[in-house]
Amino acid sequence: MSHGVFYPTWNPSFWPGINHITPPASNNQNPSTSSASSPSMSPSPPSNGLPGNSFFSVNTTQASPGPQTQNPASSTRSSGSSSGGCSDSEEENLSTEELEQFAKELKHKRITLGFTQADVGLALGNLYGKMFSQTTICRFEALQLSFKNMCKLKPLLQRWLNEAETSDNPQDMYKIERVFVDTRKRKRRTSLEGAVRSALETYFVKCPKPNTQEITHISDDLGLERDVVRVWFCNRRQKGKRLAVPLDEECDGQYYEQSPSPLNMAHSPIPGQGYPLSSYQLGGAPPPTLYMPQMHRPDILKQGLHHGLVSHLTG
DNA sequence: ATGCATGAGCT
DNA sequence: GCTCATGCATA
Repeated sequence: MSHGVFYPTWNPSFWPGINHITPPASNNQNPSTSSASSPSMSPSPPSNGLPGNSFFSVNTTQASPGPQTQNPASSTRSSGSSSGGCSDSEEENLSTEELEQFAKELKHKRITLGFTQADVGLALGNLYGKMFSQTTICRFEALQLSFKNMCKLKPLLQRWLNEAETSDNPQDMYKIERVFVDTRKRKRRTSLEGAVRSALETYFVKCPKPNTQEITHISDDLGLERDVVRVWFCNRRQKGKRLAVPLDEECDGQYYEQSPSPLNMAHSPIPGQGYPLSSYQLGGAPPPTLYMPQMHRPDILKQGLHHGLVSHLTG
């Protein structure tokens, strides 16, 4: 009750309708997707040598000053047991250093060339049929995606970068043509108050993976929808996994187990699954990398909320 | 730049 | 119901 919350009508938003065009293989990026009412979607670059899909142009840029090498081990570690989830293009065995290096280069050149993150996302759609949002590009640059995901996107962005640098009319690369209005309804984004977030953090520390019953308990305690709590934990876990990895083995799947006893377990070392990890977090000032759960200290959390919310858990 | 949400694929 | 990739909406 209370903030139940589903907007009967919310702002219709755009939708990258063209993201189902599967095969990146060899197909025109401009079949005729519009079909609806896009008079001129991407009339192909009239002026500029963009072949559009010819061949890979090996980067003639400066994309390899990096030290790399000497990191044979960290490569192929998609996720241990998951085996190849990559069915798309070739997913090189990149090292974390390479990714970090490329991310920097991408950002720098992108800005130099005058593109926004959103532009890049759209350009990828026009060039390869797979569009990405500003969010994804942003996360790529910030190394906030899983290792596997980074490896998957890198080739695409690498190509875009090459095109953007060599093209005389880079602007051709992002002819906006998305005009798909999504008719689906999306739940209004819940905005959790600071105190509630802190409380959730505290719960998370004690039990990163609450079961159904525990979720119910928490949601009940905080006065939130069950689903909101469930999703919050999912996101929280995912967030904790971005970057930072155990460093040694691929012990994915054993981070947090179903807590045998209800909310009363000591938290596990915290996950990590995405990255081979390398030189970050060794020094003292982890660059943009390392995406660790910001709140890692219960003591701080408790300061954040003086409610009795967690009292029955802590005590 | 990031928080909350969605959906596909698994288990 | 979870993980994972991804994105809308917003701070």
